[in-house]
Amino acid sequence: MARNKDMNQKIKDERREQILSKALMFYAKKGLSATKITDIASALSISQGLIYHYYRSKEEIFTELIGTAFERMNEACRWLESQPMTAKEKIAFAIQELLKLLEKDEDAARYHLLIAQAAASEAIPGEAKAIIEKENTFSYEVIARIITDGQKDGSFKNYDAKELALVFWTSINGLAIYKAVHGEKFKAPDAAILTSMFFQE
Amino acid sequence: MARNKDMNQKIKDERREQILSKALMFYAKKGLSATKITDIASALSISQGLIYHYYRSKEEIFTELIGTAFERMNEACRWLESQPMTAKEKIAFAIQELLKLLEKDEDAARYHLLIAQAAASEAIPGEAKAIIEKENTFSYEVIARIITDGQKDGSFKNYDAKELALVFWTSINGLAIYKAVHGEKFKAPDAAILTSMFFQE
DNA sequence: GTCTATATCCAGATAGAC
DNA sequence: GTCTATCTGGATATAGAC
Repeated sequence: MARNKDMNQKIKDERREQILSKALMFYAKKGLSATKITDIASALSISQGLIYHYYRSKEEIFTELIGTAFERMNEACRWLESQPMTAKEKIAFAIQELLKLLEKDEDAARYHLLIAQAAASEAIPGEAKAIIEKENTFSYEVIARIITDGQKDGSFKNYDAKELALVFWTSINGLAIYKAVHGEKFKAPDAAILTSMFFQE
Repeated sequence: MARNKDMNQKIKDERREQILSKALMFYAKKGLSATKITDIASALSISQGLIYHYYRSKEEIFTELIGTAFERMNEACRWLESQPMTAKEKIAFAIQELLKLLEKDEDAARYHLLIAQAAASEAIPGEAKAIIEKENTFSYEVIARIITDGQKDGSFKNYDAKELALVFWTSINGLAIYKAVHGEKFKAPDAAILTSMFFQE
């Protein structure tokens, strides 16, 4: 009995995962409003009606993905900030890891794109907008704080820390979008190019 | 008689302009597939049917905008390359101008966003895709050439010129997207932050 | 849990009157 | 040139069978 229940639960969880994963792919590729429920269903070789067994609407799927995207991103930021590294090491590490992620982790690039897209577009569900409004500043603040630290110890250039944080993230986002376009062919640029915006020579 | 003809032509041209302009706004804001013909029509206080007097479809409007976007961009690139400046001056000038444009010229930022969007999305008309495929490399090549020149005279850092050009444009695109989100509140970062990726100290 | 209808709705596009 | 119908298609979402 319990056996069956567990099995069913597992199947259910797996389906949700599959749906989320495929939806992420399509949203990143075509945007929310251009992806049809059918796209997701047929890519999974399941009936279109079945999607509605798991989610109320494609907006709900989108919102869940946005939530996950920020969870991961903010968790990574918290982790980074708490590491026993110098400011310079933190930023160097972050850029290196982000570039590596963009190059090798398809989903990571997609999540980035999703956030960029969602933030840029007004055609997204209100709930998702709310998440973005609430969460989107955190990663900027973390980077700005690290930069400020680095300026205190003289290892960073003395431009406005907020502007530097802005350029930090918009550069990464720009690359994420480029990657989304060119897919496999994308090769991340040398991390040193980006770090040279921040570090004192 | 000729008078009337001219008048009519003028009205027609003006309408086309209005439609293009509003369409650009909505496409930048919500993307192609999420903007409805009704959005454009009602923003112009004209009937929805009238749009079809001027354009076959919203895809056609989109494609025309993409064409214009590249025309302007490539024209600017050609102009830049032909100027009697050093490589360093050219890049410094380009970054300065682009940032100024992003900050002050709403339409310029929108055109940027449109290209980024169109390039990133598979949900765009085939004709527009073709334009992008054909035109999108030009601006990258121009910047790469200028950078190569600058490396020869020792004023530029010696990273791979193609990678530098990539970072050049993706950084600008990232900022354009950020601007699209935050609208009026956006203040462009100090141009020197970006130039420091390219110039030898 | 999954599928096959089916209902509903909305946006794209057309036709014809003014 | 512009508007008001209207047609049409496609996509969302639901209902009911297996």
